[in-house]
Amino acid sequence: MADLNNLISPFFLNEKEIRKIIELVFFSYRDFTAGPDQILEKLNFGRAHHRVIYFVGKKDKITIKELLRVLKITKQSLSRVLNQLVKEGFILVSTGSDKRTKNLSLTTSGLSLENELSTIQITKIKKVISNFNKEDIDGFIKILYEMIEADNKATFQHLNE
Amino acid sequence: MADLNNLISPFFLNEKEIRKIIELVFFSYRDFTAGPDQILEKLNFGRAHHRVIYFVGKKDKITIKELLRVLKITKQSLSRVLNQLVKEGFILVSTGSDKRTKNLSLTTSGLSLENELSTIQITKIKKVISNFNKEDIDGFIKILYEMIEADNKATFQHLNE
DNA sequence: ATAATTAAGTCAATATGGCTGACCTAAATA
DNA sequence: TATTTAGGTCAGCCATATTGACTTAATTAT
Repeated sequence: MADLNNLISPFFLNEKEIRKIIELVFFSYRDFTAGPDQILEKLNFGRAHHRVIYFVGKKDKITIKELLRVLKITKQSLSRVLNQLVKEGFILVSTGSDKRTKNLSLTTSGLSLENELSTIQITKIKKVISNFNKEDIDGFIKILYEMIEADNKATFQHLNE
Repeated sequence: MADLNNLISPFFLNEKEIRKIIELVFFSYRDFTAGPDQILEKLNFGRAHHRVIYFVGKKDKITIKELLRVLKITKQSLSRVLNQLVKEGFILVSTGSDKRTKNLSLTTSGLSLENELSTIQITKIKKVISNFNKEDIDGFIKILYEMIEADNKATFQHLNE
């Protein structure tokens, strides 16, 4: 992944500079989730609902088990959030071909909410990266990816097959 | 900030690719906080305690007001967490020169815990970026910074003056 | 000198998002 | 037929955050 002719020493960034990165991650993540949080609040939903809507939108007919692997929460935690989304008409549950499983899909209003929430984040990213060149964007994406642990890399890849 | 000779069209990344970035941010943030979370759990602390310890370590003698501006939580929320940290001997409170204010500092064990937690994240970042060249790392840092809203950019700058 | 503002603290109630443990049903598979 | 798997449910617990109302003490402005 790295160009061997251009490898930096691990000490190119000293500890003080690394600490700045820790802060940038904290502040940027908080600001990144703040937009959707505001929309969700009006519906009496939280970030957990957003995640479910996002990943059901990402992978139509996703099963409970798959969703649990992505979210890494307990089924009891998912259950509460999911039941609310179903009851309020944002998600539709159907039985899978393996009749033990269930397939989740967004309803029309689910799709609409998903869109509203994602648009905020997509617009933000588009706006930010429009000020950078291909090399910067590549670096951003590649390093983000390498920050992920192996098992979640697999989950990410699987989601994007 | 961007090289005008190398500006990309905002459509260089299509929506599908932008959505991948959303996922990378989610997974990487979760994995980034997972390490410290494990340590904190043993002490019956949570991520909120980590943040307080981090920023008190960052800026010795920080006041409650400053800390509230950084963390963007209510004083009631901070109060609970901070009182625990004081009671358990990780943070020391003294009166400021303006006698209405209080200055927070890490005790010896506070410093030791701060170090243990930060080392996990610093080591991780060092390990990750050691595989990338200067351009990639620059892109990563610059784009992270631009993901932050103006008021928090100011907070970040202030912390690093 | 008094009034207003500021920094900090506190009490109470509420919501969200997570957890563990125990237990159940129905369907698929060994 | 026995076991495993997918999913659900009840109950209780904890952490993190919120709003609102109110207090104290110190500083600053009039």
